[in-house]
Amino acid sequence: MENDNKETKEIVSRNFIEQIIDKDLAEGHVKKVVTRFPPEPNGYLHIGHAKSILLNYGLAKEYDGVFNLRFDDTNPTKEKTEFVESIVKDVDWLGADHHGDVYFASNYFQEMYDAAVKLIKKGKAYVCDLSADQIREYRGTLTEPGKNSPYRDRSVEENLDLFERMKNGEFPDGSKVLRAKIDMASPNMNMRDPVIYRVARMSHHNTGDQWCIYPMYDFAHPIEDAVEGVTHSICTLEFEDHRPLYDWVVQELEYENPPKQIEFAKMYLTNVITGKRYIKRLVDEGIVDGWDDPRLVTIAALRRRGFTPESIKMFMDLAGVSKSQSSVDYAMLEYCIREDLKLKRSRVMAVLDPVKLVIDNYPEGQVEYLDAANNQENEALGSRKLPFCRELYIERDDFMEVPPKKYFRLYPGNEVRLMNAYFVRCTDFIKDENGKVTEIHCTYDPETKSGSGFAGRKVKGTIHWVAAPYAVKATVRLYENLVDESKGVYNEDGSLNLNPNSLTVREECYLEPGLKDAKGGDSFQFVRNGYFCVDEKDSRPDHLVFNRIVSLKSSYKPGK
RNA sequence: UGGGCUAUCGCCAAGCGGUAAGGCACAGGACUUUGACUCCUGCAUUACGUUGGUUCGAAUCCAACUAGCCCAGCCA
Repeated sequence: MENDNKETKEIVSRNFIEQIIDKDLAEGHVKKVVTRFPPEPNGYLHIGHAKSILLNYGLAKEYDGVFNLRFDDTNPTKEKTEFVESIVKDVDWLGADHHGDVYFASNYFQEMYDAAVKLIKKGKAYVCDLSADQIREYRGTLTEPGKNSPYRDRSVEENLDLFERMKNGEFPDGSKVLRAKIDMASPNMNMRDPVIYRVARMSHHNTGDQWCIYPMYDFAHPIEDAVEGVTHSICTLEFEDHRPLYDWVVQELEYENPPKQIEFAKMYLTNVITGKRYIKRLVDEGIVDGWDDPRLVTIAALRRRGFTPESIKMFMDLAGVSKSQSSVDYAMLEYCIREDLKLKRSRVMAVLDPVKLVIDNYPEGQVEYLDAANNQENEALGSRKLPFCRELYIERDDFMEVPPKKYFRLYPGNEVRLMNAYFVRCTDFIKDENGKVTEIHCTYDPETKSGSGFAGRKVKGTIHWVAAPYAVKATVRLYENLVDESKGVYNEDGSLNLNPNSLTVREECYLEPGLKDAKGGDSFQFVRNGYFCVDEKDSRPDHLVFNRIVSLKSSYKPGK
């Protein structure tokens, strides 16, 4: 009974947006939920957008409603077709089904124009000749009220005439604007007669040169939502102050089922750079290798790095939705990708920092093929054959000349298991003049073959290996977060405190022979070293490049 | 010095007047063909920004404070 209550409680727990929607549905003013993701096509999407996409899509799906993808392209100075393409790709990749449709605010320009005319006719909008500077002066400050524009009381007829002539291109850019007539003394700056249309002779990516006047966000957005029948217009916190204006617009325009704006807190992640402005700077200054550099958290970068849409969805579900400004621990994202890949990917052996291991009692020239399960927890992934011979590569840190306490791996005299193969006992090692170990010698025990059921004795350590003559050579890139938050994200001068070790490249790594056929986007668990994904951009047919998606956790602490 | 919003464990986050969910992280332990995974255990013992008040009873209601974020684009 107690368990039942607990489970019920978990299922019933709803975030604040769901609670609002539940109420709207219950009260009957909403019948079918319609949400939307409305990006401006002026750049690449990042993980913050992913939250909005998955939230809006998730809600539509949960309530058996509709999710729209709509470009908020009302300012042609910043928008490009290139960006709409990348955004559609990212939204699709995340699995947010927009039923194949892509909407554009610019397709509603005529309706918006008509809406503006309606406002003018109602005496709720006027053409203003003040310059941008003058408008700013007249607006007042945060603590002082603004004052009315001298053009505020033009007649409806004059406004209608002027606005039409604005549309017809009779006035130069910036010379006139259309303003909503609200309240210049409002404590909310957005209500002080906001500009709703400006003159700008600019070629638009969608409408070309058809228009020389463009609506402002605050006027256009509520119309876009209303036209599409959006019921819940979900945006981020900084638009909270705009809600009264949003409501004013839908009310004055007399829409029958006006959409409702709901705000939630943006997603911030620790130890990475979010924020378009900074990402752009990193790209421009060549600090990162483009907008899809795997150290970035753009959707494209996450995809290239090897994150899955499922892991990002899981992350958003775990992080939750609220109105309190917060920064989610990057470790939570790492948890999600490990959790998602754990049962989906093969566990393979790759030696990232190789040292040669010679099995002195294994016949020279002999090869045998050993069975290895691809993933012991998921039999559906099958198994593979691994060549085994006298000379192998093992991980450099899997051998120590003088082992610390609780070190279970190879050291003189110790016996370990070679994963999927035999027990080997270290007999000798060779160092070069610098004291660096160049070769380790051991003997194997044929009775201990993997899968033979040998139970004669146990070993504490198991290490991974690859057969030297058959190994595939590859490059592996290891990443750390771009920012070390313990030192503060920003320096005193406002510059970013970047982590100089955010990228480590290992040129000579040895992989199991089977991996030579891997293709861009394929990912694997490299035992002990983490999850890796074949880089689509930099891999060549004869040489693969792997990006580390995430490392594995380890409770082994060297030197303790 | 105006307005809006927020404040519950290191990080997210439930809670909506009846006596502090959950996850991540962390720390112990068991298990293990890698020290991963899995599984146990611990992790806000009048404490929910602070201080008062209302109440039999408050994280939840009221008041006053404090701190943080946002707003003065013809950007979105």
